[in-house]
Amino acid sequence: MGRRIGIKDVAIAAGVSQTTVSQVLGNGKRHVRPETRDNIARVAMELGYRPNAVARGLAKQCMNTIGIVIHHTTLSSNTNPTLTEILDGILAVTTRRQQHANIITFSNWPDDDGFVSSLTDGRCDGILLVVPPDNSNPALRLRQLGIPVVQIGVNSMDGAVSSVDVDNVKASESISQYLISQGHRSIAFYCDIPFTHQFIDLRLEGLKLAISTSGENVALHDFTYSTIEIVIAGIKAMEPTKRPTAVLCATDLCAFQMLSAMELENIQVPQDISVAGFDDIFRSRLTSPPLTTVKMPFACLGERAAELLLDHINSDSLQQKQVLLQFELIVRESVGKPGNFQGAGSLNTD
Amino acid sequence: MGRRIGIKDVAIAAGVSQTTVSQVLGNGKRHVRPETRDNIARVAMELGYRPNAVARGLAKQCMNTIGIVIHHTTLSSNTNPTLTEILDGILAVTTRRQQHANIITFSNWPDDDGFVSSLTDGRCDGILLVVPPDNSNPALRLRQLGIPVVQIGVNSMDGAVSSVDVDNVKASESISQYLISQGHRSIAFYCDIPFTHQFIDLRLEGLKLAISTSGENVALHDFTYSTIEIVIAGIKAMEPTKRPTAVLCATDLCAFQMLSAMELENIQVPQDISVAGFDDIFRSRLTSPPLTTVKMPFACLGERAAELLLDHINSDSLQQKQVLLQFELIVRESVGKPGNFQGAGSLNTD
DNA sequence: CTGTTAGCGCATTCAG
DNA sequence: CTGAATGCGCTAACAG
Repeated sequence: MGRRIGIKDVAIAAGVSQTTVSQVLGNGKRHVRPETRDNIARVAMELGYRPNAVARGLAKQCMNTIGIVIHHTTLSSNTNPTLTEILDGILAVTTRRQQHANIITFSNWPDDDGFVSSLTDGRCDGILLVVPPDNSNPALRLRQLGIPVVQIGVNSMDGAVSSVDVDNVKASESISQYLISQGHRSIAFYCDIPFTHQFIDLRLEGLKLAISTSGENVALHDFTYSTIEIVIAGIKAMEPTKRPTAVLCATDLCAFQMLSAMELENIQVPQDISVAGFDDIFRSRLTSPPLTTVKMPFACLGERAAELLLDHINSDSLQQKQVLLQFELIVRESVGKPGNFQGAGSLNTD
Repeated sequence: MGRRIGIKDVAIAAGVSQTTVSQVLGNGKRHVRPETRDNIARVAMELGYRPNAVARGLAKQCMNTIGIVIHHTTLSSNTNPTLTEILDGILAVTTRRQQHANIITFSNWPDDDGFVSSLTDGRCDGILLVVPPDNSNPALRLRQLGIPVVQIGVNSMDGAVSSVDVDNVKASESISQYLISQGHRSIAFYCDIPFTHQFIDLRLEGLKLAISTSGENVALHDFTYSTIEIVIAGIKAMEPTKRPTAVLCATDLCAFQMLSAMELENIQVPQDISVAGFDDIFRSRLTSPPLTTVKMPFACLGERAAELLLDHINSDSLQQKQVLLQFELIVRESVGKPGNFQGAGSLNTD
């Protein structure tokens, strides 16, 4: 088969110049006589002309594409449905606004120049960073190179790079206050995520804040970046009267780990110990008992971020924005009032 | 800030020609003196040169990108985790083979030329069709235009377009035989998916095949493309002794619908009626009772399809391939032996 | 209203 | 081992 039909072929066949064809087929703003216009459209159709987006992109310096950077190992739906929901929100917007979405995954977030280069190689007009970890966030470097960037799930404190997030401190304060209001005076914070993420620190901070402003004497046991085994062992090692009566978990997935461990240890939730999480992923209403948690608007995060990014791309204003979306406390059965577990629980039996 | 640094700037600064720079920086196969090479690399680094993938793509007619076409409304993890798993498999491969992934979503699968054009506009070197519906599958048209295509979740009977799938007839035959072996002699097939998908037909076909080869007298009640209400009403309307003792659902998600309906109707599963599904998504082991189903290797489907597509892109051979992957019967508690539900069940009480 | 000319940034013939 | 010239397919500034 011959060469692919280009704008030039159409121009020759229609007896006009390339420019005219370009203007007609590429919704240019030039005034073209209706009959010429129709003729070109007809000829293009007959010849089976299909425009080349790469050539157009090179000429216009714009590909109508955004890049979505996601940590690959956390995409898997079983592992982490939150990212899928965010992705869903993003895609809803790109689909609606006729933009293409380039998914860029990495096993680890490389902080090197090769990574940054690949994000600024012209394919993408802007970059969406989905829950980037603290320690290797290319956001700032990308901004310095002049490419529009929006972070999702990160609260850009210094305001240097646009971000869309939930106020994790407030969210954590909210559920922590609920725990305290239920009578808990010894609370553990648990997190088994091996990466350093801002939201983990913020959620711990919210718990601390709730404690300090409660006026009550509440003990806090910090098990951040621990394995479930360490937490169990740690609790067992405590003096029974000092053991936590509630565990606030950094995410629902962590909470599931905790619920499973409790079941293995024959500890009743919430009679013996209360468990709470963050995110309100679908599974959280299916656990037994159903999980008390904070609902995060993941799809909205994705949508707002995508909208914001497209605005940045179109306006090219350097004004960065920090967007905070609403969370919602979801009260279910995994949190109760502290029972008489302390000092009598099955933790002593082995 | 000035113009973006190009290969030309590097060439001038290094005192060599553009060609040489192109060869050095674009891993060309030309022999270049090591010192020249080093010098160019150093200068490029100093100038902060970042290659332009679009320009390269235009020149090489290859973007190192594959397009992934997915029905958007079915991507959502809660709605349908299967697609996420497939996507996961695809991304594992693209990441490993240094390819970019362009997600192309549509609210509906448009069958028009605009859609096909957008898939062949040069951005993507090949297209992956993720579970395309029967009635508007652009696969053939894309092949005719000469672009590499692989379908996932479709068994390309005529062999015109490469595909990766599970043998749905065999899979269905397998679980159907299990149902029959448990003693079921009246089986319903249920499906609430509003789209016409090949796998639905094939799964129904597998059930029919299992029945006809069983040598037993098994009644089949077909509720394809029905709502759950219609099914329940339909069963209620049957003569009690003829009611199905087992329902084979087209997907696990359909099975969940069925389980919920059964619960509402106070029908015990599996004592009164057995329920089985297809897919073995994560939630299937969490239902009560846990669901008997057929495990589909979604991630593998994605991986194999991506590998196959990349092979097609690289070899450019026109030889299309049909790949079938292994399924696995997963026996859990939602299927039992037929009880004495017929004629005495709570269906009669209202 | 339309055509001519000159790039967009890089890869690849050909010559040396 | 290296350079000059041409083109990928399309858009845009400049002339009519």
